[in-house]
Order: sequence, then structure tokens, then C-alpha cells
Amino acid sequence: MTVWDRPEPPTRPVPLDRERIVAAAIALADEGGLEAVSLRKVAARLDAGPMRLYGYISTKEELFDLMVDEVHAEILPEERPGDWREALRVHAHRTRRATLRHEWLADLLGGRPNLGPNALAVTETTLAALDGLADLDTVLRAVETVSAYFTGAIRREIANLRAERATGLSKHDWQRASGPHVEKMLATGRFPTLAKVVYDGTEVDAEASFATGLDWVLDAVAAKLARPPA
Amino acid sequence: MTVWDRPEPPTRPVPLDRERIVAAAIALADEGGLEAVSLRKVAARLDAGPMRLYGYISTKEELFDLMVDEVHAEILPEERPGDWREALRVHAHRTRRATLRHEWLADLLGGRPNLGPNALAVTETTLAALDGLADLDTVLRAVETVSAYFTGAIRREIANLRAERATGLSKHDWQRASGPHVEKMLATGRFPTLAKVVYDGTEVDAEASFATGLDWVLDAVAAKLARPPA
DNA sequence: ATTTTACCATTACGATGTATCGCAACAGTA
DNA sequence: TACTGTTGCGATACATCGTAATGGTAAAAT
Repeated sequence: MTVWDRPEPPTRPVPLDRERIVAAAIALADEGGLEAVSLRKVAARLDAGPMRLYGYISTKEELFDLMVDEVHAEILPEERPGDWREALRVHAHRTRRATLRHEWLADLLGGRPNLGPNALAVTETTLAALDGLADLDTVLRAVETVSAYFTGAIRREIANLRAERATGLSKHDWQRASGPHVEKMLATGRFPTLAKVVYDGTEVDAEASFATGLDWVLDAVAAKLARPPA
Repeated sequence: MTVWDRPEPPTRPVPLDRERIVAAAIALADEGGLEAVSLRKVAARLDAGPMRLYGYISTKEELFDLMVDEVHAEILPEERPGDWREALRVHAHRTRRATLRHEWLADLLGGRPNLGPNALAVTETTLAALDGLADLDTVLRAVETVSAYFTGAIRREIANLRAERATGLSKHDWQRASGPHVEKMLATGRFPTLAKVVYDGTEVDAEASFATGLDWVLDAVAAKLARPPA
């Protein structure tokens, strides 16, 4: 058995780190949604066995946590924003845009506390922009209220977007035509107001809706920041 | 081969309907969370084979849709509420309470459009309470803004609650002590505002936070309903 | 040079959602 | 009453999943 008969030794396994793992997972999720992310497929992208990953994460949920935090790096504004209102608005819009780039984020948003370094940095920046404008509790409530709003709004927007894609219709048409079910329901006359909205409502740009609702909430915050807490 | 040797004919399979299926699924989810809901286990509860369910639903997601709609029956207020503000507030609180009873709802809230009969009824009631107070689009935006808020707020509340349960600590303590990670992060000094909030913030009752944020949003809505749209 | 350690691939297990298929009980017809 | 279609159900099967356990092998330590 000469050297020539023996194959070359297998190339050393490609080095791994969380960054590479998370990048692979995000790529998969971007392409096929969260459900396309399996530890096996992530590992395969890195020319590794599935079990290899357990050196870096101990559960699939942790991988999701890492993914979410990674996207928060995109959310973190690059320049310190002007006033508090601008800071909150930017935070909301950047989150929305990031979610449009990575739709799977909608499935994770608000699902678990985000304690990764990037998420903390985002929170810090936002809090800092409000610091001193009112007592701590009010500031916190302001940030949480705004973020509750945009979390919910983004999730709904993505949910609608998926429904539109699934049916190939705009939301407006989709509600009326696509669902014989909805059609039928409305025809019963049990939902007169809803029917009015569906039939007479104008179709509004998603981004505009988002921005308008956000402005309302920001107005509310402004009112509470203005005067000391009740 | 006498009669006695022959077994009795198998009892006819227990009759099934969606109501029973959904009830079984909800029971499972209440006990063990959404992940405890598998078609096999649901079917087992009904003394049926898994495939039997596919006569009533064609996919697991549909089962989730049915579950969500079923809970909306609990959310629907029994008496027509007073004014619009009360209507929105009641909608929010009833949704929150339902989610506390069925925590898994937090995982589904806002994830898909809710078009079931009960969900439509809830929407109708809410819309009806605002009907005529402003043009349709404003009314719709009001309802959507409020519901985006409470969807997001509820999800965060449940997320925190789970984290507390998992660590056995209150959120306050959990952020400071449990996570050596968070501790360390804050100690870096890179998150001064956040540190202040974590260390100096008072611990507020979850329901109170929810109610306060909700009131803020309702104030904002009130302002927009008062004067005609910009 | 030998032992220890640390890592990694393999194997394996139980569970899942769902496609397929064959059967058995009923409905309707002759 | 015999026969035949139809319908709905169970069993089987498959591909996939997350992850526990195992065992080998290469680098580090002695």
C-alpha cells in the first residue's frame, strides 16, 4: 500500500464561528422563510454535520435569538438622531424596513426578550434620546408603547403581505373576491360596518398607514412627555 | 365458531366535528403550549387516527386558525359597549385576558389575517362603535392602530412572563441578576441609560403598564377623531 | 513518546406533518 | 335480496426534524 494508493487526508474541517452560522441561517431564512431553517440545512451550507452546531448553540431557539440580534445590527441607526421624536420614528421605520428585507423577523418579533448586544444597543440609543425629558418610568413607558405599536403593526403588515402573495390579489380585492367565505359572511348582513369598510374603504399604501399610526402614537407620547406624569 | 368466540363488531368510530377537534387542540395547547399540539395527539384525544382530521382541516395551520377564531368567541363582548373609547378599551383588555388564559395565543396573534366568523364579529363590533365619528379611513386607522398596540404589548408581556417563569425570577431581578450576560453588558458602561432603567426603574404591574399605554394610544385616537382628517 | 483532552462525524431515536392506499360499511339500484 | 358504487376511515409509509449518545481521531499536554 504505497502513498499513491492512499487518498489525501480529508481537508481539515472548515473553521466555524457563530457569525458564519448565523449568516448561513439568515440566508436560508431569507430564501425560504423561517421554516426553511433547519439545523441540518444550516450545517450543510457550512460543509459540516448537524451536530457540529451544538458547540456554538445549544438549541435551535438560541440560533433564532442570534439571528434576531444580528438583524438588530441593521436596525441600529448609524448616526445619533435629532430629537426624541425622530429617534423613535427612526427606530420604528428601521425595524420595519429590516423586517421587509427579512420577512421571517415578523415571526420572531416580540416573541422573546431580546438581550443580545445589538438589541441592547438599539434600546440604549432609543432610551438615551428620551433621557431626561421625563421621569424614568414615563420614558420607559413611552419607548415600550411605541415599540408595542410598531411590533404589532409590522406583524400585521407582513401577515397581509403573505396573504396577498398566497392569493395573488391585493388586500382590497382579496378580501372581497378571493374569499368566497368573506364574501358570504358580509352578504349575511351581520357585519354592516365591516362591509362598508371592505367595499368603500380606499386602499392605502402600507407604509403610509404605518407612518400615520406611528405619528398618532408619537403625538400621544409627546403629550405625556410635555407635562409631568399624572 | 359460536357467537361467543367472535368479538363484538368494532364500535363505530366516535363522531367528529370541527368543534370537538378544536376543543381538543385548545386543551392540549392550554396544557403544554402550542408545541404540544400535534395532529397525532389531538387525534388521540378523540380516539381517532391522525389522518381522520384531514377530513375536517387540510393543514395544521388551518387548525391553528380555527383555534384562534374559537378564542375570539371569548373576546367578543357580551354587551354592546358604551362609547367608542370604552369599546376599544374593552376589546384590548378582553384580548389580553384571553391571552393570559391561553398563552399560546400570543404566538399566533397578528401572525395571520383572522377571517373566522368570531374574529369578524369582534371586528364588526369594534368598527361599529366608531362608525360615523369620522370618515371610514380614519376609523379604520384608529382601530388598526389600537390593535397593533395591544397585539404588540400582549406579546411582549407574555414573552416576559415566560422568561420569568423560566428563570424563576421577577423581570426586575431577572434582568439584573439572572443574566450574567446582561449584568456584564451593563457593566461595560456602553449602555448607561439602559442601566439606569434596569437599576433605578420601579417594577410596575403588567396590567397597569398595559392600561397606561393603551390610554395613551386612546388619547391619540381621540384627538384624531375630534377633528376631521388632516 | 505517551497520555489526555477536545472536538467532530456517525449513528440513532422518537416525533412530526402529510401522501398514499386499501378496506369496510353504508346508499342506492336492479 | 343481491350487487355495486361511494365515501370515509385506518394503517402504512416517507421524508424530515431536533437532539442524545457514542466513538474515533487529531491536537495538546505531559
